[in-house]
Amino acid sequence: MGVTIHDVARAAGVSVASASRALSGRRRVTPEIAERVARAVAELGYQPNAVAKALRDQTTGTIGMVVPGIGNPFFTTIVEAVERELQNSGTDLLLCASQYSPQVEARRLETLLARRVDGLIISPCDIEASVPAVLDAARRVPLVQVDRYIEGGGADWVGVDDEAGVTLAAEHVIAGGARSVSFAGSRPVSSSARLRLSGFERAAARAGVEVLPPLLGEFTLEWGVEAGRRLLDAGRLPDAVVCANDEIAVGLVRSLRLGGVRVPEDVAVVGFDDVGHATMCDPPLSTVRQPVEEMAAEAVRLLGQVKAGDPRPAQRIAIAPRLVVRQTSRPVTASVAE
Amino acid sequence: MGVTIHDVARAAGVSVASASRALSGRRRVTPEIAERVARAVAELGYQPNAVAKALRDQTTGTIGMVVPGIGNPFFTTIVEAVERELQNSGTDLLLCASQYSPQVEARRLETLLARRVDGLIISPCDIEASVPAVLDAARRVPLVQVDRYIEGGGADWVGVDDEAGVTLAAEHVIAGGARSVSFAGSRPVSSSARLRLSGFERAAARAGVEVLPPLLGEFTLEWGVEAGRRLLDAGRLPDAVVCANDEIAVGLVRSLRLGGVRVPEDVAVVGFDDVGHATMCDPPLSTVRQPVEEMAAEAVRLLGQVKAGDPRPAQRIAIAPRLVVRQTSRPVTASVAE
DNA sequence: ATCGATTGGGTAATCGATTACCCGGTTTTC
DNA sequence: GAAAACCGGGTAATCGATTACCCAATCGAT
Repeated sequence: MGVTIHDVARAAGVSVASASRALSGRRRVTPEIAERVARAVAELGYQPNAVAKALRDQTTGTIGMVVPGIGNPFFTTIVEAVERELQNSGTDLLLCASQYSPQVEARRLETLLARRVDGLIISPCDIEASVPAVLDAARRVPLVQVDRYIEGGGADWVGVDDEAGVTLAAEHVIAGGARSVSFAGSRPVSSSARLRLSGFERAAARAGVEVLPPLLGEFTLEWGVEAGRRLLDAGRLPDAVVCANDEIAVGLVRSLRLGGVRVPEDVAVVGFDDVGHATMCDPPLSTVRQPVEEMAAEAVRLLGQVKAGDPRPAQRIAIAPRLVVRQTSRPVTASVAE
Repeated sequence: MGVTIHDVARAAGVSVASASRALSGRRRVTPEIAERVARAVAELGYQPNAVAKALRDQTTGTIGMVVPGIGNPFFTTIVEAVERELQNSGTDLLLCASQYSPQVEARRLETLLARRVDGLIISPCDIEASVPAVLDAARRVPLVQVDRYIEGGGADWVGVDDEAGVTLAAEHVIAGGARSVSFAGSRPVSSSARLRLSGFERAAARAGVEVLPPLLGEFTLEWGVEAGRRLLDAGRLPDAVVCANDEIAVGLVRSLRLGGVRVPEDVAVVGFDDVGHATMCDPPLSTVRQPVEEMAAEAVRLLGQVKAGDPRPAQRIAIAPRLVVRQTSRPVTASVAE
C-alpha cells in the first residue's frame, strides 16, 4: 500500500502537477508526458487516494442512504433502484440500516455526515422521534426523504400517495361486494403507517360500509400471520381486509387459509407495495403498486437540485399508485389486471 | 458547513493541539482548557471531519462489504449479522451489491479500495471471473470471503460446509423412503452452487438411489417456480427434490402443489439456508440451517487477524450446518424437529 | 539552592491530491 | 518587429485533524 502521485511523478520524471494533469485531463499536457505518466501508473499500480482527493475537493462523490431495515423487500427494492439510478452518475452509495430505531438512525446519520457524504436519501423510521436528527442533517447537506417522512414538513420528500393507494384498495374491494372491511397494518409510528390507516378509514366511511377494528402491529410477514389468527379467533370475519404492505397480506392469507377460510371467496385481501413475492405467492396477491423506479429517479433528481439548508420551501412529490388486481380479490370492471 | 478544529481552538482561546487533545483525550489537558473547548464545541456545533482524520491517520474506521445482491434474503441476513457484530467495535460498514456481475463487483472493489476501507468482507459472485479482482483487493487490504469463495484458495473464507449440508438433506429424504431424487439449484457459477450440486450427487450415488437430471437456473423464487413446472412437464416425478436454497424450494413447492402434487406425500422437498420465509411458508419448509450469526462473528474476528497480503496460508473455516425438519419432508428419527 | 524529571502548551510537519500562481518560450497580431 | 496572447511546466499552498518536537514552568530530590 502507498503508491502516491509523488511516486508516479518521480518515476515519470515530471512534477506532481503534470502527473495530476495527465491523470485528470483537466489541463493539457504534451503527449510525451501523458505517455510517461501512463507508463509509470501502470508500472507502479498507482491507485488514487480518494480520501485525499475528498479532503482537497471538499466533496466525496458519495451519497448516503438510510433505510429502516434491509430485511423488508420494499426497502431493498428501492435501494437497488437508487443504485441503478446513481450508476452512471459516478457517485456511489453508502448504505445504512437504522434497524427501526431512531437512536441507531441518529448515529448512522452522524457518521455519514462525518464522512462528508454529498447528499442523503433517508426513509426516517419514526415520524416523530426522527425529527431532530433528520432536520439537523438536512441543515448540513442536501437531503431527500423517500417513502416515509417526518412530521412538520421540514425536508423534501418523494413517495407514493399513500391515502390514494389505500383508497384505491378499499374502493376496489367494496366494488367487489364487501359490506364489512378491516385494515391490517403497522402501529402508526411512521408516516406510511399513519396515512395508510387514515386513508383506509376515510375511504371506508365515505362508502358507508361497516369498519371492523384495525389490526396494528408491524410491517412483517410474522405480524400478518398473527393478524390472520386474531381475525379467525374474533369469530366474525370481515368481507375484505386491506393491508398496509404485501408482507402482512401474504401472512394474513396464509393464516386465513389454514383456518379454512377461502380467499377471495370468503374474504378478499389486498396488499400494498407490489414487491417481492406478490406475484409468486399463492394465490397471487392483489395489491397497490408503488412506482419504485420512478420514485428512485425522482429522489436522485431532487437531491441534485436541493442545496443544504436553503430556505426554499420543502417539496413533497407524491406519485400516484396503481391498483394491480390478481387473485386475492374479485376483479371488477375498470382496474388493471395482470 | 465548515466548523473546523481551528475555529474551536480560536473560540476557546487555545491552540489546535490543545483542542485536539481535549477532544481525543490522548494527552492530558487542564480541566480549565477541557471546559473551554467543550463549551466552544457545543456553541459552534463542531463536528470532526472524518475525511481529514482518515487521511492523517491512514485508517478510516470503515470496512467494506460486497454481496451479489440484497434481494436475496440470505445475503441481507448475513449483512445484518455483520452489522450487529461490528456495532460495538466502532467501525462501520460500507455496503455494496455486485448485482451478480463480476464487472460491477470489480468496480465496487475498486471504489472501496480507493476510499481506503480498513478491510473487506466479500461474497464473490463468480467462482472464476471474480478471481483477479478479489486477489488484487486481498493484496492491498485484509479481506475475508463469506459464503461464496473464489477458486484456488488465495484468500480466507468463512462459510458453511456446503457438501455436508446437502448430504444431510439428501440422506434425510432417502431415509424417509425416497428411491429417486433430483436437485434444483443454480448454474454452477459460484462455489456454493457447485458444491451443493456435487455434494448432492455424491451423497445420492453413495446411497445408491436413482438420480434424475438436475434443474439448474438461479437462486430465485422465480426459478424455483419454473423448475417445478419443468418437473411437472417431464412427466416423471422424483420422490424428493433437494434445493440449493430456500427461495428455490418455496417456488418449487408452489408449482408442484398447483400441479396437484402433494408435498411431502408425493414429493419431499428440502431447502437450504433457513432464512426469510422458511418458517412462514406453507407448508413450513424443511431445510438446512446456515449458522449465520456464527459466520458473521467468525468473519469479523478473522478480519481483525489478517494483515493485507501477508504470506500466511489462506484459512478456510467451514461451520457445520444443521438439518431442520419441518413439513415438506417426512420426519425420520434422529433429526432436529421444530 | 540546583539539577533533572515531569507536565502541559504551542508551532509546524504530515497525510495525498489538486490547483493558484508564476515563469519562460512560442505563436499570433497589427 | 514589438506587444499580446497562449501554452505547458513547475513550486508551493491548500483541505482538516493529529502529533512530533520544542519550550517554559513546576516539582522533587539531593
